[in-house]
Amino acid sequence: MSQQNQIPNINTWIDHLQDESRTALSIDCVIFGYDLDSLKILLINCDMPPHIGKKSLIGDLVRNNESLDDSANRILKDITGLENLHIQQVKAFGDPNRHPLGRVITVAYYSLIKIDDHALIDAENRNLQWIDVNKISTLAFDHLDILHASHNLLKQNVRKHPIGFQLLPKKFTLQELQSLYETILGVSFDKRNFRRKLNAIDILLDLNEMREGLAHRPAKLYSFNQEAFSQKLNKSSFKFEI
Amino acid sequence: MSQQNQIPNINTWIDHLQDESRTALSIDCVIFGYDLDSLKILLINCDMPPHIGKKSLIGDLVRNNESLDDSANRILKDITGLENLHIQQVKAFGDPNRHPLGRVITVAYYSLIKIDDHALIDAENRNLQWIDVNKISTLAFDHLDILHASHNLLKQNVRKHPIGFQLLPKKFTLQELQSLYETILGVSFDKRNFRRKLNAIDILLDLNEMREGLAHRPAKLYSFNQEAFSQKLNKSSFKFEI
DNA sequence: GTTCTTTGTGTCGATTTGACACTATAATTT
DNA sequence: AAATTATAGTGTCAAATCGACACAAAGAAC
Repeated sequence: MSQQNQIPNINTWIDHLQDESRTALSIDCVIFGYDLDSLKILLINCDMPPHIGKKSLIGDLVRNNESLDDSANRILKDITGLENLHIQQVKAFGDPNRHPLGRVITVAYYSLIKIDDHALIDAENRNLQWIDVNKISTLAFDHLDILHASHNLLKQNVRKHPIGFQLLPKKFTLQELQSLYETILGVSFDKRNFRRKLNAIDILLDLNEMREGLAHRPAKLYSFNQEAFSQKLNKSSFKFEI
Repeated sequence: MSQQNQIPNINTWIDHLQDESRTALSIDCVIFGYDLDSLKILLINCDMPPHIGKKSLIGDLVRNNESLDDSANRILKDITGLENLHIQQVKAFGDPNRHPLGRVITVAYYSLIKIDDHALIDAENRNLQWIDVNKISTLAFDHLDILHASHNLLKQNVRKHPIGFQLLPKKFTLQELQSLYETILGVSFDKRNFRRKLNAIDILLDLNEMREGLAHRPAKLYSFNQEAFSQKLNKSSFKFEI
């Protein structure tokens, strides 16, 4: 019985896949960087009415035959010069009125990078720049919603996975690490308790070097011990959580 | 300068929004229900080659002018008769080869319902039925991936939000509640420690009733105290976490 | 050598966690 | 009616974790 019912259904799909019921699809990327006690993201000038003059996230239309992940990296390369970033999908945004030119669904991604490690190429000449997350109060389209959703997901993930280290130089002090977590999470930690926790997790490598040249006692430098972390991951008792 | 660069960019968009670079977009819903110690989801027969004979999630194409959330609820109503569910977006799936008829992006949603509270209407005569999550090893398309991502998100959310109660009858025993968490999370809890935790959270209403008629000591019945929970939410010290 | 600034460190009490065993209650069986 | 069976309900202890808290050490600047 159902076999016969199914044929019109397929034809309906084939029709729809070729007609106007298709939808424009874009990707928008929130690229987080960290610098001197502030969390920043990459923004460009929006070139689309009625949002001209506002800033927007790094985004463009998805092409046929590229996966969403591939598309995000292609768009990032095209607009910023950044290549092969480790990206994280956030979610899809699909309000019918979110885009002035018509129905455009967008899929949001975020990534974390060390600002100093990546040269930017403003290939489209759109005033590509780093802006402090806390100084952003308006953005084009629904990009402020996208930013908030991405930042919230980042907050969750940064506490459970050792991704914060991606935002610091390879060698960093414990104060710098604490500052990073405080900035991203918007909370403050007790210095001794923070160090106690990091010491317990035991995935930092003491480099026996100092951050020197400052007018006070020099701080010890550490690096993230990826190897130790990977080994600990196998043990079910191990949990990374800040 | 950039003002002039921008005009071709807009025209490119306008072109693309109307040509073949648009993409088919669908929604797929994972509807979780819980019944007698097993977590189940709603599945229907897949009616599309080459996946005919397999089961699939509840899904269809998104229409113009409906938001993603609205679309999910419209599709659920059309295929299952379920209306106005509280739905949660999971993420978008966009592998170019995920669908046999061509490029179709899908956005996954999940929802939780009490099986007994909702009559199903198999409107498309597609053998709509509840299937035990642990007995599902193949599904059409990439629906197994979607199921796993949805189940993982459910695991996270069920521990942090009081949504598990949606899967139990209004009156339930502590053993039933424990069993629910054990089934969804795939872990087991110590009975006394579990009760101690629920007692500390203090959001259950002791109904002074018993689950009677069984050949052993009867268990006390509780219900979720939504009002107490809402009030506690205001206090920053309160945290729901199983 | 005095001052300034930031680093680095330990303890105590409170809270939370995991592990663990026996009695209470009702239905059923004999 | 007594014994059996099955599940409900309960408390303690030791270990681990958590939050709060203050001062000496190190180097640069003056």
